[in-house]
Amino acid sequence: MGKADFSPIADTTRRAEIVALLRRAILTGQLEPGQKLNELRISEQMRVSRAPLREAMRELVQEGILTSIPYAGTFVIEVTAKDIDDAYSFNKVMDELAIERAWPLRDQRFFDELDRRHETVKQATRELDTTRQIETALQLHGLIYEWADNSVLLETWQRLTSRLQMYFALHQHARNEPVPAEDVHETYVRLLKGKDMRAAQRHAREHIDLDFEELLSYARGLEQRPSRGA
Amino acid sequence: MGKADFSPIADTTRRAEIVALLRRAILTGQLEPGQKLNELRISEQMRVSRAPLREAMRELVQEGILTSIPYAGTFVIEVTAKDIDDAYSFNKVMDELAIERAWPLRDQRFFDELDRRHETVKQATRELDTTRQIETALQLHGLIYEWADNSVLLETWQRLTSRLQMYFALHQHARNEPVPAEDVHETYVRLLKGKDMRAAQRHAREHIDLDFEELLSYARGLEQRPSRGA
DNA sequence: GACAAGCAGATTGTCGACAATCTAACAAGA
DNA sequence: TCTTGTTAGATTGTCGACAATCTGCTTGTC
Repeated sequence: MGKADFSPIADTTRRAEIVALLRRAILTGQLEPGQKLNELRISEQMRVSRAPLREAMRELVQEGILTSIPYAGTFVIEVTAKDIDDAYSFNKVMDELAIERAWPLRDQRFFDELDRRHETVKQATRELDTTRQIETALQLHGLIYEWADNSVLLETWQRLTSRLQMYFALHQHARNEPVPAEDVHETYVRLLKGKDMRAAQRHAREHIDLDFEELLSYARGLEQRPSRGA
Repeated sequence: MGKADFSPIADTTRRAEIVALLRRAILTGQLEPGQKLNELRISEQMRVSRAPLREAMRELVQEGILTSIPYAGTFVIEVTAKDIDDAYSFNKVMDELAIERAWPLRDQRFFDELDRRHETVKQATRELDTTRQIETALQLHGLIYEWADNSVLLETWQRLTSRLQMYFALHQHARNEPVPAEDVHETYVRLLKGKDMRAAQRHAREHIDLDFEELLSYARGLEQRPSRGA
């Protein structure tokens, strides 16, 4: 028999595409925190009726990047310093767990995929595409979750990822600096290939702390001034 | 000034009520795993149009207790032994984390609330209301998450709770036994009031293991026979 | 001028109908 | 007999219109 190895075909509902569009707009900062999403306006822009748009928005509300108040509207979530703190604090523990679980399951395919994703990050860095740089960096870190062989852990990570990406994008957007040219993930990848699990866990914790401090201080600055909803 | 302490007004959209109804039906086992949800039939039964019903279903899909295949239908998630294993394995680590974070924040209000919830579980046990017994037991365990002062941790727990409740309900439903009369949460509550955090963490881990083994072996049995979708 | 009542205007929530897609049964042909 | 093409029915996805609710302004009264 033939050995064709097909992957599932793409979702072809408007809803799915709307979800992707909205998510992208939020995670890249096109839609700012606190901003209201006007259903009529968006549906006209997308040339879609409100039904699939509203269903898409419901999904993103559950995903945690939108919030909805009945008869008032649906808004991009606000970002407080505490939210960021909570997310990172939680992420640290999860990272340790994921590394622990994935560690004995590492194989050649793992190392290959690790290199591949690392390369993708470097590519995005060279191209100065900050949005994509954030996205690919998170995908690189996501590998240990995919390898940890625990569906709940993976799912939790994926939920968290949305928000982390939003936080980072917000940060990048604000400081508007050129992207760091050096390769900050070099050590991380090397340790994941090595033999010392504790060291890898320690680094994951500290490595994350690095950008975190900066991001957090930025967020604390935001707390002072009022948010501007459109 | 007055000290009135109002709680938020209830959501008054059909959508919210439908979500509650469907969630309840799933978590109590009225809707079985794998079963398909026919939109037209349900909307007629609830005397509601399909629009709010579909929005409600989208929410539950994101909540992780329904799964949707475009143009095919929306189904109650299947429950595999691995799912249960993953959920518990994850839950164990989270419990330790939650206890660690909540520990220094315990105060009189915490202890009072702990007793109150414990009492509620015992009440449900006396009344032989198995569904409510599961629900209240999970609420008892949820207190440490509410006290841990980390929104992401709490949110993750709440998501997980839905599935845990479903798993337990499935189990109870299947063995159809009278509920255990003894108070299995006695030690848990006592340790949370004590001074030895490690002991509390250890117990949480082992205590959960108890029912878990039984649940898991039941689920393994399910794997053999095909699931019946309606 | 301060304040409450009431009236547009805009926006969200819900409905019923139509379009797109899937499923299963049946017929035709190799 | 097995495979393939067709078709009818059921179900999901999408649309445009109506109802319910909120917001801000205006108006009238003190």
